[in-house]
Amino acid sequence: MEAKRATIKDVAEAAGVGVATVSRVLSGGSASPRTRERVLAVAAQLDYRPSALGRNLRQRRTGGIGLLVPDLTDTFFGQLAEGVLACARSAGEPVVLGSTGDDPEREAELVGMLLEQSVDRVIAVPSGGADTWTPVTRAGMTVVFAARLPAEPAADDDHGVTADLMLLDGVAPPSAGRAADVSAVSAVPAVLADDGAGVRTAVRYLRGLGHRRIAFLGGPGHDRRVAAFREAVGPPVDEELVVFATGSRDSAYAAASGLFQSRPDLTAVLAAGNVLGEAAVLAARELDLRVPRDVSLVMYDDVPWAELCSPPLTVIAQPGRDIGYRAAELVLRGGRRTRSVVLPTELIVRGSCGPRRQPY
Amino acid sequence: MEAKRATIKDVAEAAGVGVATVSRVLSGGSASPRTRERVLAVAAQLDYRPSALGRNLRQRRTGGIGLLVPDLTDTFFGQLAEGVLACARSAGEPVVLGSTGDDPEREAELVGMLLEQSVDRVIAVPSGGADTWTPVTRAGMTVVFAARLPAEPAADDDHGVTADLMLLDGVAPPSAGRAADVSAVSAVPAVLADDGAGVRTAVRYLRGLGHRRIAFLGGPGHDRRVAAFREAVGPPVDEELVVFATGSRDSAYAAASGLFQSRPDLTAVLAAGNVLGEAAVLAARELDLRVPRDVSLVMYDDVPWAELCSPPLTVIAQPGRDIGYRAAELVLRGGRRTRSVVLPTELIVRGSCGPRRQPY
DNA sequence: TTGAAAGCGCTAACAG
DNA sequence: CTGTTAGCGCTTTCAA
Repeated sequence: MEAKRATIKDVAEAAGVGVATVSRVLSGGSASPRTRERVLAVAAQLDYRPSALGRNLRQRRTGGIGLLVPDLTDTFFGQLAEGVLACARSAGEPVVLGSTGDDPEREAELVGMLLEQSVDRVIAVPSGGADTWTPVTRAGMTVVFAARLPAEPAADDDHGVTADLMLLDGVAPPSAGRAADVSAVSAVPAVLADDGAGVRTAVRYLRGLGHRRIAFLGGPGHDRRVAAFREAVGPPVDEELVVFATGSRDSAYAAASGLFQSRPDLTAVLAAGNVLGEAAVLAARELDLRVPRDVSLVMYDDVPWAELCSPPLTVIAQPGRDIGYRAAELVLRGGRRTRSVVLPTELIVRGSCGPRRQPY
Repeated sequence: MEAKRATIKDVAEAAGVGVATVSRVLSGGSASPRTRERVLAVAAQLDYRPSALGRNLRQRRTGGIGLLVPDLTDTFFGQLAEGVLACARSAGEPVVLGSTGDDPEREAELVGMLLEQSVDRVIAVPSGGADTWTPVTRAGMTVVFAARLPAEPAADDDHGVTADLMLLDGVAPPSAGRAADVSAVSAVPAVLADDGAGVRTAVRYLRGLGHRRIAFLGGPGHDRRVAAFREAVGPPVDEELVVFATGSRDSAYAAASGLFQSRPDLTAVLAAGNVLGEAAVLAARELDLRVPRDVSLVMYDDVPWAELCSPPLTVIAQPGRDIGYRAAELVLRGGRRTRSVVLPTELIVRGSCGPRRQPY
């Protein structure tokens, strides 16, 4: 039964025409009505499907688009992936998926795999920095960053805010006197949420409730968020209140728990991602801290379960699905003329924040 | 800068050897140390990467493995996908992803796309039934089902239980007097959780707490679970207490809400998936039903947020990641000699179930 | 309007 | 041990 798939040659023979004609007919070229009809009939009858392998090889074109995310277990990236998939499907493009685990090395390895597959358009939630991505774009790949930008090498002064403001205009920050490789990466188009505004709004909201000791709980790729946080609360910034986890749930929990224990005087936490928010809720409960009575909590990402918590979590919503969809549009357009896009965030107030109770 | 990638020919020329030699060296064939060294050096220097397109075309082999899931926004499928990805990566195989939205038509379309890409091995959480999948396997694709089996055409009497019991032995049910196409599909290997045992344990647990009016809240692909449920509670089965949603969150919410309203006498609910569990929690809260005081809740899938709810949700845990990983192993082994695998579930008792309070 | 033929990058015979 | 050659399935000149 193992019927091997019909090739264009089979169709040609069965229809009594040349392979070129079949190719033309199937790609909408010119052909006499009679021939066209016959070819179409035979093709359908044989259940013929042109091989993408053959076609791509011949046209030295890519097959499909690559998608690199840190972790599909994180609902936000699931949403993002759904967006990409939706757009790709309507464009008839296959999507090759890779999960980086926020590990730059693994990311690089996956990029290599995509290259090997002749996938030369990729949407990435980047883990690696310029050193990973500059070579990639230089190798001729069309890349679009989603939800994040590659980490910039630490700078002396804080440029984070500047970059953020410029991005608000829908333009990637120019390579203002930076190293060449950094400029190459910042020329890559990206689809981002307006992290700066989101964080600022959240911090302002918390301050409005009287909070002064606000902690930031971040993870990989949250540097734009932490930069905005620093700007919004400081200076001076209480550096002990800014902690980072590595991306795993364990690490997030450890960071949250450590934070609460080392600084019992904090009254509010901004968790920079839903996995971190999860950890914060868990750690708070474990330490018998009541939300929002003892500690107020704002979480980045409006995942479905945010509403299920008690109290329901106040969140900064970012449009994961849209980010993915737009990124796919950009990468499919492909031209150099694509500019970055910044999508709005929204503070959704639910029940996890309250007025400061503790006196300082 | 748009350097096109080096081909095997480039390497051959630069190394002063024939293309065949390069091919051999790179695929570990025999070659003199001197030649091998030079080829390797040149290849590295040119950053040569063999094109999977060329190779696959030549070997009329597949490129990678396909993965079809209903919805990446559902954490369980995210876990499953991570498992597949992990295995595929260690095997060096790319994964082409498709999201079916639990729509058999879309699923069929995606299968067609995979076929076109010459992806002839696929892992699917199936939405369509035998009519979708029989042609696929007959077309020579190696498919492994994950987490679900294709829906069987409704039978007069209830065979669900039988099938389930046989699967417990690690064997797909034989085509005992069924239509030919059904038998073709049941010959396909699958990696499943032991849904029957999971549901039975949960029902037994609820009954032990005194519950008699237990509802089942299901979605697409939960027919094995509902069959086990029917067996565990009945007969007679109160059919009004068995409701199904279509897969969207809205539909799940509507189903849950409708259930609670139409049957205020129910005292416990078994949600057959995490999206349904989410809906049940939401609907209960909306209707001012307290969990577990007014209604006890058991949810299928141990997603991270289950612990965050108040009270934390009692769940039937199934190993999503393992299911994906094992499925990938099976599909990579590929031989006909692969048998189905059933992984254990575990009832994790947390706080969402209590003794029946209401008198009947 | 159509067909023949030349490859795309690669591997597998088959000679040397 | 190594090079030459013949395609894999397809598109695309180039003639007819």
